Amino acid sequence: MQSSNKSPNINPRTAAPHNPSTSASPRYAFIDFLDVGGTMTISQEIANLTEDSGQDLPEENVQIGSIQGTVVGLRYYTGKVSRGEMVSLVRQPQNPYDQNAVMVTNVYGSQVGHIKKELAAPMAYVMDNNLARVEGVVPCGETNKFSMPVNLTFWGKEENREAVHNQMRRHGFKLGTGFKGYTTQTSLGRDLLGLSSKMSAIPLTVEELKNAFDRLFDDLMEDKTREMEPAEAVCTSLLPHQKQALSWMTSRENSNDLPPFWEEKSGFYFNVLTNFAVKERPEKVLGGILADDMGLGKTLTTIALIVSNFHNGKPLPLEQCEGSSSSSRMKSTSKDHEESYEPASSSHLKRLHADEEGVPQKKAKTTMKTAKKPANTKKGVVLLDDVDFAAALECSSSQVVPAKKSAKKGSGTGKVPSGGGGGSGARATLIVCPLSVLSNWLDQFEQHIRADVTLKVYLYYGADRKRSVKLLSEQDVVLTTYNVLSSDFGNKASSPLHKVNWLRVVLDEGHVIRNPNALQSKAILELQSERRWILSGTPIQNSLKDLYMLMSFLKLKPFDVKEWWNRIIQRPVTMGDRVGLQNLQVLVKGITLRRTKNSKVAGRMLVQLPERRVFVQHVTLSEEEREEYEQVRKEGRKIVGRYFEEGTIMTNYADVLAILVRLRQYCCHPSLLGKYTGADDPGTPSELRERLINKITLVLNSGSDEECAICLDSLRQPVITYCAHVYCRPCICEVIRSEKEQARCPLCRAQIKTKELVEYPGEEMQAGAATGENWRSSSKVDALMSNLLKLRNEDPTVKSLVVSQFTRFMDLIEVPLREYGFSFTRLDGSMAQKTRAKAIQDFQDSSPGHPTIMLLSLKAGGVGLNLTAASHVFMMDPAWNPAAEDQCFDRCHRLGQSRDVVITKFIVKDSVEENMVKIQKKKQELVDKAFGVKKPQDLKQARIEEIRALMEI
DNA sequence: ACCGCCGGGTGCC
DNA sequence: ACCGCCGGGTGCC
Repeated sequence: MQSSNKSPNINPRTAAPHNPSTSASPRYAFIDFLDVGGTMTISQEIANLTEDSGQDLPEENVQIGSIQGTVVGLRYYTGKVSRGEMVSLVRQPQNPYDQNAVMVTNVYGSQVGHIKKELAAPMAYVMDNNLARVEGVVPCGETNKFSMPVNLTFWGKEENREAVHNQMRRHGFKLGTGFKGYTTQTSLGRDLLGLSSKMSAIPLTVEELKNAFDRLFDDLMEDKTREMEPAEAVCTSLLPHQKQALSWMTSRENSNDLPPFWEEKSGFYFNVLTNFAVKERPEKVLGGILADDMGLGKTLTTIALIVSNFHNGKPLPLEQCEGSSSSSRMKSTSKDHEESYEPASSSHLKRLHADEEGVPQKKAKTTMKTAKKPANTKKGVVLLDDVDFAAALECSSSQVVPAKKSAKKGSGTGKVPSGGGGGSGARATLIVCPLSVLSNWLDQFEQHIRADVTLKVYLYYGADRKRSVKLLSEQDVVLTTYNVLSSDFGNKASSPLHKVNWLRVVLDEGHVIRNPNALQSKAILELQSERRWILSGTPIQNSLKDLYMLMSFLKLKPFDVKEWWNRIIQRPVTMGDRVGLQNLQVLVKGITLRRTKNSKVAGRMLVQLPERRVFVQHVTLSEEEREEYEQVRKEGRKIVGRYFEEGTIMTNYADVLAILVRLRQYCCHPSLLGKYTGADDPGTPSELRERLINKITLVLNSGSDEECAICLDSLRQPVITYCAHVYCRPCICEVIRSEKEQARCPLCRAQIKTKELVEYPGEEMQAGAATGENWRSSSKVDALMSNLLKLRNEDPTVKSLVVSQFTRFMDLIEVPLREYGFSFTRLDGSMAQKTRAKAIQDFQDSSPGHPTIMLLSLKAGGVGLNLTAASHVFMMDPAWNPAAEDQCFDRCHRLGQSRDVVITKFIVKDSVEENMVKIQKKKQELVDKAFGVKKPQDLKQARIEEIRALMEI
């Protein structure tokens, strides 16, 4: 991966400046360990108890002590462990015989026994009060039917060391300093009997770790250079690197290899990391991570995979319209005579709102570019490739099934037998993607699948989506969004997507499931599928933690359970353990393919992108503007200066942001200035409420990409506290719930209550800027217009993106665009999927009469957004985060771009914008040099320094 | 469990 | 013998 903007959250202890004024830890243990009700299965209990209980913070990774204990009751349980194997200790407060019970399970979650009750008593206290986590390794496996020793190691915060030791001592147990060999993981299973000292001998330095981490996803293409031609149904010719990806993906899907870290040894299957041995072959992991850089054609490759590898490298059996190589048509699912329902302009892709009877509905084409060729209405249907189809059917290529008969199977594709691929008759591929790329997928299917082939693609989206499991199972492809999936999953009324046995599930932009607590992540994990793929340009965004969910999705045992991931990979790596890192590298390498734009195939560049040049155009404010700007700046400085003096900059953070936003807005256009509400007395409750709504709106629209200080993730369901700090609603509610009446704001320690949280009312609250008669221009708008006019003069076919963080600025720009007769379109976050897709399509169409300018809001659309029709970008206002700008440029500077890309950034001279550029540079240097700091208080501290620089205080 | 523990049977050497 | 000793029954939490 590119070593830029990644800031892995590794060992901040060594890097983080500590700020005493904000040292209150905003991290809370959310799981009430005693509150496990009713009858739970073992796996549920494990899941609950290992769920994000904060154990992955380095501070909590101190070894507190070790002791040998006894596992008893072996004869009552089926779970087996062997010599050197890791076990999990799980509290069982509901146990009717002993509420202190601690059960012992093996890596696969099967119960092995219990900890002897005398030891369980103090352990239960330690575990329940979260004083330490306890991990076990069985030193010699079972030697008799009744009990065996277990080496227990306590891990936790340094500050809890005393408490843990005391508690154990009170019960007559003295914690020692460790065991030979089993305190950390064994080195690839070869270090079973001590001798482990050399592993921990020289921990990796932060620098080494960072480098290793950055390179984790680099060069994952050795031995992955075999090429494979796609099935005939794909009409686009694949680039060499795409054929390689297709070959690799196909082999991953058809692989009979053991998953990473499993070995076969004298009739047993043996996991070299956990020392787990089983008789049964561990389940295959069919799939992996395609982590190519954006623009290398992950979508096309995936489409090729879908039609090319049904089973064992045989293509998906598809129907072909006779003698209609170029015309498009749609075939009904079961009844040929109903083809007369077809609208003449429909495409060959059967999709959208096909109902249970297979009658396509008239409005089937909502988001699609309609195929302009006349529909072919011939009835005859033959198979694209009878031989391959027969092979898929019978697993014996000698027998050719008559075409007519096979065509009948259209409605009963579920019956297609496994064909030796180990399949269960599953046919359909489910693609889950962010809304922003939904239409891109549809376009790409349209574009890359031969027009005379019937690929059944169903868009499972919209209020009238069909929930028939049968219908969904019979598709070739079902396309849906993370939102639809999780809302189906959340509404208890049985999600049809979770009832289908998928052949393949593909997660586009798969890194979005990185938060394991999010509903959408849970929904994803519940999907049934034979093969699983993650497509992602940025498989790791912030830290190793992100990878855990990916392993969990791929069902890569035992890493799909948090405790094992933490013990075997995450903790060793974050602590600088070389073996841990090596294991991580092996793991990633085995399941990932990643190429970047700079990767080389046989010494040649993978893709040759046109040049990309960035110009900064300095804008001078007019005298009048300058005067007004200085006015606003002076006021702002006065206020912010006062906060600094009073030391209240933290509590007034939202106000400061508001002032900055005002300045930035002013640089763009005087009319953008919103009403400013100061930090005076709260006044009446409704006044306070209004003020808070104002503040949260400003914070969220400030473009500063605020994060929730609790989950460190982007804000979801943002709410603002009375002390004016913004969090995710679920996060802050959890804090309040766990702290009860004493709940305090994690950032400023003010008292908080659930009913005092104020919601973000949404975008549409702001007053519209003056776009009517009293419209006036600004220096920046003038600069833009003169650029656009000049461009149009030189080459009227050139298309441009005009990017801003302020949608109201975009409103203002619309006025002169119209005045000068520019044809333009617009894309911002508030647009519905339909209009959004239309805007993109309109803009990408280069035939005359289509827009040449797109007004684009900086963060609209995801990474997948493809705007290659544009070759010029006008960045109207600088962003806090240079990576956000880069990502925006990449929307047109990507595969498919044929012209050199010119980027113009407008920066107002002697203004907050110039200071922002300086900060951008500094940030970039920081990111390049070492770890970015991710602790919330440090983030805030950094922001305060930024404010100082921005306001020149 | 080739243990520990319990409780009934038993009782000089 | 209100003991000791023996040997069978028994056994996670």
